[in-house]
Amino acid sequence: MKTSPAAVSSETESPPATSKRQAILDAAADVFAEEGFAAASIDAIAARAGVSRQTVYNQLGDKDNLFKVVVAEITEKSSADFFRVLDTFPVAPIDLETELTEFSALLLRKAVCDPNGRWLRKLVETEGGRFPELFETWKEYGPGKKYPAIAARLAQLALAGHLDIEDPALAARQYVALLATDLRINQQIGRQTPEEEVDRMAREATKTFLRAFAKR
Amino acid sequence: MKTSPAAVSSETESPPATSKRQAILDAAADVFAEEGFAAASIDAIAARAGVSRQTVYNQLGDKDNLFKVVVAEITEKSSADFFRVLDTFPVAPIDLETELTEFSALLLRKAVCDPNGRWLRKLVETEGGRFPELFETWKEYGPGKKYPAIAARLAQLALAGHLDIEDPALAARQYVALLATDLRINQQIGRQTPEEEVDRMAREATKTFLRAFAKR
Amino acid sequence: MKTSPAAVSSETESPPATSKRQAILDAAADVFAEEGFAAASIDAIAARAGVSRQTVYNQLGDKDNLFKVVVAEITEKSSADFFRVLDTFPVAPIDLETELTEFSALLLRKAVCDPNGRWLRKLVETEGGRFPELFETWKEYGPGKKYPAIAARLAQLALAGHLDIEDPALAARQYVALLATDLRINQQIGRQTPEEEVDRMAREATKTFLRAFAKR
Amino acid sequence: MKTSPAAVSSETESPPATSKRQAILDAAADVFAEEGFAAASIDAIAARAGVSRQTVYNQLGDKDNLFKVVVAEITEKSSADFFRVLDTFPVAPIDLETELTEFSALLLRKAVCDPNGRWLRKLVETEGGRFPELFETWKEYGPGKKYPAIAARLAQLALAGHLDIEDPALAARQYVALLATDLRINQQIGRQTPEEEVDRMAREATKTFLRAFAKR
DNA sequence: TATGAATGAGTCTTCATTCAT
DNA sequence: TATGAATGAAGACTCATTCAT
Repeated sequence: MKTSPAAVSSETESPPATSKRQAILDAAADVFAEEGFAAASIDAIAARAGVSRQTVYNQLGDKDNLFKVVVAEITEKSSADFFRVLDTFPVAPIDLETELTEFSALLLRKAVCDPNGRWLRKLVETEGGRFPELFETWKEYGPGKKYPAIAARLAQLALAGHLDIEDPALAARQYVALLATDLRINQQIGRQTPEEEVDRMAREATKTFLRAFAKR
Repeated sequence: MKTSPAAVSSETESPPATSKRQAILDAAADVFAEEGFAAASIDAIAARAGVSRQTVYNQLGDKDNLFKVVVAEITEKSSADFFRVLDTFPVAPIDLETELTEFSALLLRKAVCDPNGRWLRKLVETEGGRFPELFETWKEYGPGKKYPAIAARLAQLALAGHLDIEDPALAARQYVALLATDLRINQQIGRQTPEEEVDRMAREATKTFLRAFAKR
Repeated sequence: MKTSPAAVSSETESPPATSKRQAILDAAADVFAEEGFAAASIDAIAARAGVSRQTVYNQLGDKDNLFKVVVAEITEKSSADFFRVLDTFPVAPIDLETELTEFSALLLRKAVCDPNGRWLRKLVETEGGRFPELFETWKEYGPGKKYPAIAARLAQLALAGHLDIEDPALAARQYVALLATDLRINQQIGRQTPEEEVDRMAREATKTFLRAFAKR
Repeated sequence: MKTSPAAVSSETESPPATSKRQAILDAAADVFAEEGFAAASIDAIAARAGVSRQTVYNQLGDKDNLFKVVVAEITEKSSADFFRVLDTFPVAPIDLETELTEFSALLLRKAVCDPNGRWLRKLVETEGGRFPELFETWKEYGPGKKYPAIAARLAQLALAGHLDIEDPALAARQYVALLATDLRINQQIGRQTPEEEVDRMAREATKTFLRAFAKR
């Protein structure tokens, strides 16, 4: 019933095995996100994946392990997305505000808005206590790598004379905070963020950030 | 630290009734916060409150209702805390940066750090789907009242010539975002925020905010 | 809220004790009738009686005993009602059909329609297995005494030449069956029997009975 | 005695599925009949059916639904039984009393004595309040169809000059009442009706009925 | 591999009953 | 005597997990 990504790319070799596994992971990500770990039932996941309960066990073991694999997968995907976006950071800008705004919008769209990433954060917060190792992986791949990477880019801009920054790490954290401001509020009040607002958010955040840190 | 209503009014009459109910609510708040709604067991709540399971049911009905009452109570308390702090906002500052930093620290401590408020936010996010009415109450009393209230104070400062703000509502959102920056990151990586860091956070957030919005 | 029979007769001496006990019994009769034994809760009975749960236990012991007392009381009352009506049986009738119809109507009204008696029958049927002794009492005071009593009256009428009956016991059973016909059907389809229909039922039953057994 | 649908169609394929469901329904009918709705436990039903509790839930959902299905099934079966017997009604009798007695005995045996039907009536009475829709179905298929059907047969006999009946509907009700007389009394006093007595009951009821309604 | 069934544990909820006040 | 609380035992229902087919 579902458009399996595996079915598109490959032809005959082990499509069932792979695609089933992926279907389960996708379904599990959804259900965990919607229900939380405790309230998510294996049956619901199996049903949404269109496979039998037993297949879930065969492919991914018990609930704890399934959860771990799901989180690991999303962590990885989310991290890859982030670094792909980061490559577009305007290290040598002509028009800093315009270019940084564009980058910000891309970052918001691909790395912050991303449902996967959002649910991941929530899940890790909620279930962090139950899965400490997971927590560690996530911390390492999430905040542990992303903030320093941004800080490095900002430092580069400062060195190049575009910004006036004393503490790049702090500036990076504040930059992200400003970016995510309205996204977070929307999430808190249960409101979907419409695609069109993302550009405004990027513009406003960048503007304020540059008012604070642009070299005058 | 807790203002017990019974302690105010009398000595001997009916302290158990009231205090039991309150003990249950406190215990429930803790357990819900730690475990989430689905994983929180009534038995655990009763045990932590030092009462019998039956007393929980007698006093507060079923799990759904218990949850609603807990959230309503925390919402109220948290809102009251916020507005008490808001009264100390430096509307006519002599030294804006110092006074706003002080206010920021107080706000962080009483209204943002506040465990009650934090868990409340998380719970409402996680269980919002299951309790839509709750969601509404929270939105109304939470973001719906707090951001406008801060925006109004910032607008006052702008009018008085201290700030250069075009959109007070946006500024308010960004101010809070900057304030909560490190708090949120700490929460995400499961790190307790030590008391001593709060002042630094307030200072850094205020500094950046003023770099962006102070009248030059 | 309820018109307590005890309150009518006496003034001050031990009205609480007696009336409370009676209130409990009345309430219990209602609740048992409506809910059945298993589904009837002591709390519901106590609440309906307007007394505390403990008082129920003090006055009437545990649930089993309460049930027994209720049934015994209704058995007795119902039996008394029946025999009071039986005294009006037309042993020496002038116009047999008219007089027997009148008696039948009275019997229907006082002894068959009587809610107490009806619920009693149902309860005894339903819970008979759980309370064999009760069953015995009821059998003895109910069918065990009533049918023979009616049979005796019918035999008297036969002896006096009004009826042509070979087996008075059988005739008694059939007489009651004919009387209760529509009442039972109404009960089965959950329809209240309106007061006005009772006379028609008595007339029809008596007519058929006499068509079968009247001396020609 | 039980017509198992599986037994008709095949030998090996999928007998478990169907037979398990049926086993549960049979067991549930028994337990509900013996204990009433409230006191019947799912575990008891599962145990008597020789299946696990979970299988009960898988096959038939919760207790309410299980009850509804059981009642619906018995209603249907009981109705079918009745109309099968009704086909043997002596519409053109040579010896009316003999033939009607035979029919009466058959009706008693198959349709009135039938444990299924009896328990059904009791259950519907007792739990009618909790399941109003059930009540309606039962009324429609039970009294709503059976009495008219009998009335029609009696009217036919009257037309053919065998009976002297003014109100066939009333006569039908009285006929059934006479038939069930002793059965009901036995049930009330908790006495099993021995097979041998059924003929006597049929004979006595028919005799009285004909004494009242036979054309002289 | 998929399916139905089984198992055993666990949670929510209600109840009867008893104690202390 | 009445009240609130406590206890212990069900019982409904769900779930994770495993077996057999």
